[in-house]
Amino acid sequence: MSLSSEILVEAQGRNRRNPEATKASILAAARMEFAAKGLDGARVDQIAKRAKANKQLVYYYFGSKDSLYKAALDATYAEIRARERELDLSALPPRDAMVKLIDFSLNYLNQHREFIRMLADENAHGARHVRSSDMALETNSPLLELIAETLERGEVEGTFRAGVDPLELYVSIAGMTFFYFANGLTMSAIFGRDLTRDEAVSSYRDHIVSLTLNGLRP
Amino acid sequence: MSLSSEILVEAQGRNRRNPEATKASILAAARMEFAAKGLDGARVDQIAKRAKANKQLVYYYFGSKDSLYKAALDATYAEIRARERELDLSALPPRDAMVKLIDFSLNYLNQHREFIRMLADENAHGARHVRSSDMALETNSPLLELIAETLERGEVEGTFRAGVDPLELYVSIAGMTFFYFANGLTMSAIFGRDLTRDEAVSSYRDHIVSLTLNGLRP
Amino acid sequence: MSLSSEILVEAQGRNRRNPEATKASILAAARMEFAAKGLDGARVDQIAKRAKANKQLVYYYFGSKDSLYKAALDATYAEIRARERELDLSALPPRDAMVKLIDFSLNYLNQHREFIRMLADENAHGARHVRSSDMALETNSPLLELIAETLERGEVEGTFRAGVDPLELYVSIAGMTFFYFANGLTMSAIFGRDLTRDEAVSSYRDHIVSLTLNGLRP
Amino acid sequence: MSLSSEILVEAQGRNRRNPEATKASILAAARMEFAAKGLDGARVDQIAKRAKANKQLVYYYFGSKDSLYKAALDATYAEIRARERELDLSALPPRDAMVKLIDFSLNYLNQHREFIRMLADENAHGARHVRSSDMALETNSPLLELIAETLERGEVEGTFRAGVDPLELYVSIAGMTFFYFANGLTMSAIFGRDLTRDEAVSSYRDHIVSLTLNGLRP
DNA sequence: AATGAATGAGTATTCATTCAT
DNA sequence: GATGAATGAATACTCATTCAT
Repeated sequence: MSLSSEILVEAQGRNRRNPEATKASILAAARMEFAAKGLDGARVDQIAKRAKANKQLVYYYFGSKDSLYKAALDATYAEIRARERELDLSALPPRDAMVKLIDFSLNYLNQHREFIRMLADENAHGARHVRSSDMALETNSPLLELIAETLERGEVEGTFRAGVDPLELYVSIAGMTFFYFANGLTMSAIFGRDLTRDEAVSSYRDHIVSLTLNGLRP
Repeated sequence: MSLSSEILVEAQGRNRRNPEATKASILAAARMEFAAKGLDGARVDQIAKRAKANKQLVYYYFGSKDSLYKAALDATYAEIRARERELDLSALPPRDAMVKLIDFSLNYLNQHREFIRMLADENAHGARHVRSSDMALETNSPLLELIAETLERGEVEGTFRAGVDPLELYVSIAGMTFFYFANGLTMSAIFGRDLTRDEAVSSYRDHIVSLTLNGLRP
Repeated sequence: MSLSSEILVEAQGRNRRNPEATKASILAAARMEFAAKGLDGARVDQIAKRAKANKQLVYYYFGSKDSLYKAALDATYAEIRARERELDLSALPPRDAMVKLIDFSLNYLNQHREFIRMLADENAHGARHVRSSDMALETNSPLLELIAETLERGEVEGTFRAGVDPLELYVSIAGMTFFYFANGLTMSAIFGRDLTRDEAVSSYRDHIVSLTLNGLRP
Repeated sequence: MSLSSEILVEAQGRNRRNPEATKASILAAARMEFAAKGLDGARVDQIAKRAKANKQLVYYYFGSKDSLYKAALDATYAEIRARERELDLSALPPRDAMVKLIDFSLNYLNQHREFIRMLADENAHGARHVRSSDMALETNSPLLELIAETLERGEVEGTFRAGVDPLELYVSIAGMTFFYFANGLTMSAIFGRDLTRDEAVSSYRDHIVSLTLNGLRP
C-alpha cells in the first residue's frame, strides 16, 4: 500500500491501531465542535462521534474536556501564527504593506470563522485557557512586529505620522475586521442589510483600508 | 453609576407580594447571570437564588430559560438605545460630534461589560434571539442616524471627505471599541501589557479618535 | 334580565359572583379534562382555564384534585344511572326488551366516550374512588334489575332458557359493547379495518344482538 | 407460572457488565411499572431502582420513557402472540375448538393482568404507540385466523350458522373476557359480589361458553 | 366569593467522567 | 490501544397546592 493511500485511509475513516491519526482525528473533531458550539455547548459524545472514535479515547488522549479545549485552542492559534509568519512585507512600500496586513486580517477571519468563535468564546471565559497556554503566550504574534516595522518605515519615508502605537493600531485593525464577521448576523438583522455578501465585504475592506491609510497620514 | 450596580440594587431586597418588583428582580438577576456566564453557562437555579425568588417564579413570569434570555437581551438593548437617544450632537461642530460619538461608544462599553458579553453570546448563537426580538429589530439604533448626519455636516463644511458609508463607519468604530474590551483579557495576557488600566484605555481612546478624524479627512 | 338569558350567560362565559354556576362550570371542565386525559394526565391548571375560573377556586370548591376527580366520577355515574332509569321495557316482549337493552348500552357508550375513558381510568386506579363513592355504590344500576326481569319474563314465555345469571349476562353485554369502543382505535390499527365508521358499528350491533338472542334460546 | 413472576425472576439479580441482562432487566422492570401505573403514572426512577440499574442506563439503552414504553408494549404483545401461536385447534371438533379459544382468552387475561392494564392504557393514549409499532401491527393475531377456520369448519359441519364475521366474534369474546377482569374491582364494589374468586370466574366461563356456542347455532 | 402570587417536591433527561475488559 | 458499560451530579421544567389580599 502506497503512502498516499494510507493518507487517504486516515482522511476517510480513521486508521485503527494508529495512535497519532486517532489523536489528530479527535483534535480535528474537537476544533469543529468547539468552534460551532463553544466550550459549554460542545458535547464530548459528539466530538467522539465526529472523530469516529470512542468517547473513552478522548479521555485517554486528552484527559478532560477542558484540556481538549485548550489543545483545540492551541492548534487554532498555532495555525494563524503559521499563516502570519508566511507574511513577507519587506519588499513592499509601507502603504502597500499596511494594505496587505489589513487584507490578511480580513481574509483570514472571513475564511476562518471558527477562529472568531473560539476567540469570542475564550474571552467569554475570561481568557482562562489562553492564560495557561504556553503556545498562545510564548509564540508571539509576528503581526505586531510587522506593524511596528511598517509604521517605522512609513514614518521614515514620510507616509505615516509619528507616535502611532503599534499595539493600538493592531487592536484597531483586529477590531474592525473581527467585529465585522463576529457580529455580522446580528447587524444584518438589525440594520436590514446583508453584510455577509461578498460585495459587502469587499466594500467594507475598501472602507477600512482608506480609513486606516488616511488615518495614518502625518 | 454603572449598569451592573443599578441592576444590583433592583435585585436586592425584594418585596413579597409585589409582582412587578419580583419580575423586575428576576430579570435583573437574569441579566447578571447571562452576562457573566452566557446562555449556556447560566443556571436558572442561580438566577432564582440571585433574585431571592422561587425557581418556579422564573417560569411563572418568563416561561422558559430561552424566553428569559430574550427578555434580558431586550432589556439590555432597550437600555443602550435609551442612552443613545440622549445623545445630542446638533450643537457641536462635526469633528467634536464625531469625537463625542466615539467617546460614547468607548465609555458605554467600558462601563457596561455585560453588554459586550451578551452581544458576543448572542452572536455565538447565530443572532437567534435578536432575530425574533421586536425590541432589537424595530427600535433602530439612533447612532447610525447621528453618524450619517455628522458625516453630512462635515462634508458640507469640508472637514470630512465624501463617500463614506455611515454603516461602515459605524461598524469600524463599534469594532475598534468593542474588540478592545471584549478581548482585553486575552490581549493583555498575550502581549504582556495590561490594557485594562485607565491610562491604557485613555491612550487607546486618543488613538482611535485621531485615526478616525484623520481617516475621514478629505 | 329573564331567566333564559341568565342561562345563556352561564353557558357562555361564567357568571361572576354566582357560586353555583362557578362550581358547575368547574365540574363540567373537570369531567372533560379527566375524560380526555385521565386522572394522572389531567392538569388542574387546564381545568381552571376551561372553566374560565381561577385555579384557587378549584381548591375552594373541591378541596383537591382527587376529590374533584371523585366528584366528576360521581356526576358521570349519576348521568348514566339517570338514563338507565328512563328505560321502560315493561310493555315490550322479552326479546324486544333485550334488544333494547343492548341498543341502549351500545348507543350510550358510542355517544359518551368520556364514560368509557373514566371507567377505564378508574379501573386502572384499582376502583379506588368508586369504592369510596356513595353515589356509585348506593345508586344501584337499574339495568341489572331490568335484565333480571326480562330474563324471567322470557323464561316464562319460553323464549329464553333458564339458569342464566343476570349479572353475568350484564357483564357480557357490557363487555361486548364497552370493549368495542374502548379498544376501537387499537383494533382498527392492528386489523387494518376501521371499526369507528357508523356502518361498522351498526353491523357489530346486529352481531351481538343475534349472538345474545340466539345464545339465550332454550 | 404467570408472566408477572417470570418478569420478576429476570428483574432480580442482575449481572454487572452483562449488557443483555441489564437491558432485559430494565425492560422487565419497565413492564411491571407500566402495568402497575400506566404510562403517566410510571416513574423512570422507580424502573431503574426495580431493575437495580442506574437511571441513566435506562436512557442509554432505551432513549426515552416513551420508547421504553413502546418496547414494553412490544414485549407484551410478542408474548401473547407467542402463546396464541401455540394454540392448535386443528384436531378438535368446531365446538370444542371454540371452547378452547374462549378458555385461552379468559385464562390468559386472568393470569396476565398486566396485559389488560397496558391495553387499557394504550387505548387511553389513543393507540399512539401501537400505531407506530411494527411488532403490534405486523405480527398479526393468529386468533382471528383460528376463529375464521373454526367458524368455517362448524358451518360445513352444520354446528354453526353462516354469516358470522370472524372479527366481530373475536371482538365479542375479547370484550366479554377483557371486561370481566378489567372492571372486576369496580363491579365487585358496585354489585357487592366478589367477582375475583375462582368460583365466580369459573361460573362466568360457563356462561360465556354457553352464550357463545348457543349464539352460534344455526 | 374571587384572584394572582408563591412554593416544595418532584420528573424526565443530560453530561462529563470512570470502570472493566 | 481501544471499547462498551456504568455512574453521580446536575439541569430545565412541571405540578398540585397554599398564601395573602
